[in-house]
Amino acid sequence: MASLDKILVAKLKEHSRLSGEDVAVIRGFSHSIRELVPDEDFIRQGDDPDVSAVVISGWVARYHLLPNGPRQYLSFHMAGDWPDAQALFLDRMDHAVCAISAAQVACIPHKEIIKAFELRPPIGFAIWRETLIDAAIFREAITNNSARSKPARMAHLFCELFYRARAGGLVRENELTLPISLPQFGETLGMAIATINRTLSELRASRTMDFRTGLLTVRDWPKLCVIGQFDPGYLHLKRPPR
Amino acid sequence: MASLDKILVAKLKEHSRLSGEDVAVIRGFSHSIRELVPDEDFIRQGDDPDVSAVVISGWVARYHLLPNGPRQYLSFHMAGDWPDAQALFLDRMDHAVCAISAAQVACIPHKEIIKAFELRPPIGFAIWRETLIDAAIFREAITNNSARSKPARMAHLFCELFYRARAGGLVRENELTLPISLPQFGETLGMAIATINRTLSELRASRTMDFRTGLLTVRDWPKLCVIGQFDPGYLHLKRPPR
DNA sequence: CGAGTGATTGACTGGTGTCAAACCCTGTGG
DNA sequence: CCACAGGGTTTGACACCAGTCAATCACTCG
Repeated sequence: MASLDKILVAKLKEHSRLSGEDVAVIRGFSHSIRELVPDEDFIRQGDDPDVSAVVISGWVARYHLLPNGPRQYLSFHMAGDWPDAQALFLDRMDHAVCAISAAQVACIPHKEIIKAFELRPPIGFAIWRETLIDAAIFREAITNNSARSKPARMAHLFCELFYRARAGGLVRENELTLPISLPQFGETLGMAIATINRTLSELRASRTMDFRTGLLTVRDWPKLCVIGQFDPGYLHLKRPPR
Repeated sequence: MASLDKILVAKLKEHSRLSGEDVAVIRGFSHSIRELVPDEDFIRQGDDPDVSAVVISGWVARYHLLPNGPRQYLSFHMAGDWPDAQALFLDRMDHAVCAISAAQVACIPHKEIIKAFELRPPIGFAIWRETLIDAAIFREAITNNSARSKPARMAHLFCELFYRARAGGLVRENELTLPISLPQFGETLGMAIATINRTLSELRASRTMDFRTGLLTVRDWPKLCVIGQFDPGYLHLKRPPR
């Protein structure tokens, strides 16, 4: 079973430098593990949590709940991600976080994290940077859903998830377990399910990727990036994967 | 002429508590004022700035430059906003910032700000919170451009800008100077110019607002909020305006 | 074995993008 | 002082993309 400290330190080091002392403080974070079943919310819109969750395994998603009932998915998160870091300094959650597969999250008390910031500012800067990369991903999603063609939109999402997962070591043989359903893609990309499916067939026909039953297979990475207009700069990772 | 310290402290206090010492440090920030003409870029995609800009007067916007030429506007910023705060911890700008009207920005050296964080963590927390509210605004933009009808989309943008401007004291008699052209609205909301114009007529016909030559007039705020499904919670302001 | 969800495909229609033209306004240069 | 250029705004015509609706099939889970 993966442990919090390894996953978290590895993730922060993808973009930030941490000294031995910093790492020691992070490793000392007390936490409890929470097991989640698919579709289980662990933070709801309006909550004011006093613990912060780091994903240990599985996938989680953030979403807005719309007045009429449906959702708008905002981002997807894998092991090492910190999907509710912004709750450290914002009182009420403006969106919800749910598991989209079976997942484990580690819950760390806010107080402990804040204390670490005051003790060792670089830890704060690293986590701040994490939230800033989050924001960059949101910006890219605005552009993706507003300015790109439907196939580019979908390809870009696949590129981003694949790239991030590869950086986190979750990709084997160009395959990535991605438990997202077509209706969920629809509520992510702002497209009707029928269009999602037709666009997906189109992408399959381009022989750049395949996606079936929660498994993403990338067959021609450079070409897929071209279709999706994907440039990973906005992810601000120090060392690109591979 | 408005001065940096007043504007900045007032803005941060909209969402954060600052002690007298914190305020004193912020007032001590050295800075230079830069005058901008409409459409002038002051940060470009790919830059690695070593100063951070706070808007003193006028409006600025952040945008992505798309490969084919057009832009995707991401957010608009008014006096007191800190449109490039994320550059404090991210090396390369993943988007550009430009003036959309004549504007003044105050440039503060990064080093000085970082030093302030180490000296007085609450200052860091306040600015961190500022960047987190930014992120919340981006999330809302994803939902806006992906899940809402065209009229709701446009109404929501008007609501957000009006609400934020009112909190910043920029609204007089329900009027707000908003120097955004229809093509720019198109590149913000992901709609063609023709549709922008038709949707705008529709909103005008609802008698909730008017928009002409850069002047937004709100006539029926509650109804406009209903049309735009606007709930200001995501702006995380301590004291709502009015 | 039925219920529920997801995946897939087809038919239809309305919304929205594209194209085009006209008008207004501003600033510029002759 | 006027003519012109350029950008923004407004409106119309038209075609097609994509959303809605519907039906079928596959699969999982009680």
